[in-house]
Amino acid sequence: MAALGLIAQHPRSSGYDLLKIFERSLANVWPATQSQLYGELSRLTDQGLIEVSATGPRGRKEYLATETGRTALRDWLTEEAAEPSRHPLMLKVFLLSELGRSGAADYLAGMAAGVAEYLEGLQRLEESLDWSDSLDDRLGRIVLEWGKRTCRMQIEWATWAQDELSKP
Amino acid sequence: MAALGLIAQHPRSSGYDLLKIFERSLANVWPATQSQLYGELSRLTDQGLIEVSATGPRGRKEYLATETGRTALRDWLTEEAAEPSRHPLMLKVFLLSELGRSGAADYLAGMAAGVAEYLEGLQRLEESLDWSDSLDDRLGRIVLEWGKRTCRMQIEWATWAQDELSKP
DNA sequence: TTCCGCATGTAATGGGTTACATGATTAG
DNA sequence: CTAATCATGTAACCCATTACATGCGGAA
Repeated sequence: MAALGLIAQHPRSSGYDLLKIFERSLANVWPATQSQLYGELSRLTDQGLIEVSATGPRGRKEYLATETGRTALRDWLTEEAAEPSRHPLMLKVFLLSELGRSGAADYLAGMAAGVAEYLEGLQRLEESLDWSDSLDDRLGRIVLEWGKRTCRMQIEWATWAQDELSKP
Repeated sequence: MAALGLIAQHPRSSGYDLLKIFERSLANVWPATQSQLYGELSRLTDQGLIEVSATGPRGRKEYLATETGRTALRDWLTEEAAEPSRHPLMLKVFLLSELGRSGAADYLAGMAAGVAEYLEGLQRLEESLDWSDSLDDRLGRIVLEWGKRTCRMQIEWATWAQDELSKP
């Protein structure tokens, strides 16, 4: 669905193009590998959700979403509920007792530092991109803002958590 | 590692016991299925990270973490960086342009409502549990607090995002 | 004695990553 | 001519879910 959605947003992209979009825009939200992507493109084509609209040099294939594909995309967006996702970081926090009180606190401090660094990366990314006010770009900015808010929330929370741990 | 960590926290648990811990305490953070868990327990045993400490009625097997296992757990907690996780919800938001401006705004509104409901569930969960001030329980509360803060952040963000969409 | 909960496992299938493998264009 | 980039694909392996399959023990 991620691939289908990107093709709908960026018609006439090749697998290679899509891969770069994944890396640039979706790396923090939905990482995907080259191998997987090419496999998905074949499958989507077989299912009639996308089609090869043109071929270029070096075996390049450009894709378009079919009407069936767009319908499937809209259905997925509206009908299917988002599955619960896993949170590797919180799993670790949950299991920190093995490190003892001070070890757990250290971990949280390190985490806050890591998140702060990550946040800086997001801010740099935001500045480096120049956004239009197309719907696509607005949504991109909206997702990026979610990332920034998540980071800030996490930093505050980690501070609070260290405090909780140091109590009585 | 989740299974190993839980065994370290709750010695002498069976697969069945662990499964209930996954459902009660980790459902929102690290969902796991019965099939997977039993497989992992065999594998962890083979690797010498856990061991069967006793057997009970109905083929019940109780597990303990070995010293090797605890070391592996501590190493994982401290050394390995947390992998980037996927965010199915944000993927959808990123691809909402297929639904048009109003459709996207509707989606965000629905999402905020869904998250609010989820938050209520967390709050009920928090009240229903009675916490000790052991390190384990503290960490549990800390993770739950993270869940609540995440929900609140997301609700505010969704409101802000709808505003962004309705602009010029 | 019957039902519910405890308790464990396997098989089929699909999703995902890593590594391997290959080759065409183009810019310098 | 040579290196970087464009461009696609396959194979092996692991992780995960769904569904299937089985049976004991205790309480009413």
